Amino acid sequence: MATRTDAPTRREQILKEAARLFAERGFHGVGVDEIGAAVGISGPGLYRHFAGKDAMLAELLVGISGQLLTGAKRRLQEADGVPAATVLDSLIEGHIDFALDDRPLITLHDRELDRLRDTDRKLVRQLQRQYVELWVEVVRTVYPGLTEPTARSAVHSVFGLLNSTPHLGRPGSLPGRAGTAALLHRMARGAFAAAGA
Amino acid sequence: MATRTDAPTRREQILKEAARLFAERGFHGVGVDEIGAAVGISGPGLYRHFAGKDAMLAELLVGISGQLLTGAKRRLQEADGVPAATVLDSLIEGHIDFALDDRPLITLHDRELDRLRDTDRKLVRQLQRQYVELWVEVVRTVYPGLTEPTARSAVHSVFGLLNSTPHLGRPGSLPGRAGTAALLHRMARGAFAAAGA
DNA sequence: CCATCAGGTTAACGACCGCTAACCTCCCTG
DNA sequence: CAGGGAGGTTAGCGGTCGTTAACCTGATGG
Repeated sequence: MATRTDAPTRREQILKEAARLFAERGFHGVGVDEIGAAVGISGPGLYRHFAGKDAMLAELLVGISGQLLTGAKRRLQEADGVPAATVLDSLIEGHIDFALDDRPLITLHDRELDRLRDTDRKLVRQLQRQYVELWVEVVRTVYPGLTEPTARSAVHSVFGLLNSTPHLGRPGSLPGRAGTAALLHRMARGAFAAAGA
Repeated sequence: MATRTDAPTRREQILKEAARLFAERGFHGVGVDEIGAAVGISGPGLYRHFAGKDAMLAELLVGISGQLLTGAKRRLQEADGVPAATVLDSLIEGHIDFALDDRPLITLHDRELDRLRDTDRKLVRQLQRQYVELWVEVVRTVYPGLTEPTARSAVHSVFGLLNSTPHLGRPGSLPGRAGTAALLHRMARGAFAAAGA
């Protein structure tokens, strides 16, 4: 967990604000002038940092998918010899952290994929598919009774459960971050267990 | 279950195609010409049936929320004296039926709410809130250990799980409709049980 | 000390989009 | 057999949006 201490670059500011706005009002519902205004510059100034509005969305979505996949691979690698159920817990924990800390990105991730150019969309889909398959393998190790299509459906459903964080009331709702994370974790485990029965 | 046998009206055709297109490409990503073309008329002909593009979305979202709430109320009413766990099963079953049979509507339901005019949005939110509160009451009866905020979070999360149907591969993926419904039902029950522990 | 360049600015263009206007054509009914 | 309304059509207006062009400015390094 190499925490950043230096100030965010302008590019990063733009991406962050664009993610928030895209998540709030949809890709087509946000104008470049608004994105510019959100970082204190106005409209066409953005073109000094990005080739266009599409490029911002592409960078966001590729970044998310890559980050999720990289984190999951790292977790699998670190867990060598530990029980598969523990590995699954680690995957769940990682996904929850992401869903709680980057809600706009989680929202974009499954909502604006179709606004991408063909080449970018294929890349994102490939990263997403790898991420899913990695989960499916672990789940099937823990619950050998599951067929592969059933396991895949179960994984997608649990993603739906974990990605519900944007609907869970604004941060500072009652259970607090730790409580929410624990609740989601329990429910995900319970859902998988029920699927495997 | 009063099954319709008569042909759909033009209004209904338009709503159905609009729902599909909105779900696929987002409200702002679809033009009125496309919606018209999808039902064989072109562009401004739609204005013989709807006041505008906004009105189509409003009617769709109000219809969805109302239908979900009405169905849930009916299920609660029919179940008098039966155990709360059975009532919860009935709610889950109803939601799954809707999620499996009207995927585009489920997608719209939590995605395009913010594109509505203030008055319509408030109405839809009120219907949604009633629906959630109804679930929360039943869930807390089955699992009395849950605080109200925790139960509400659990309900939202299970909605996320059930509403994942659009990601579950196109209809005709392997487990078939009945198998998918059964899987989702088991997982929802397992998730609630884990939340209540 | 001047050249360069990163990073802004405003003006404006072209495309698109929602919607209205004006008109046409059946079909039904008195 | 008028005639009127339901349900289409095409043309076009007004506004918005993404993008480009042209220009400006302050820091930086040889």
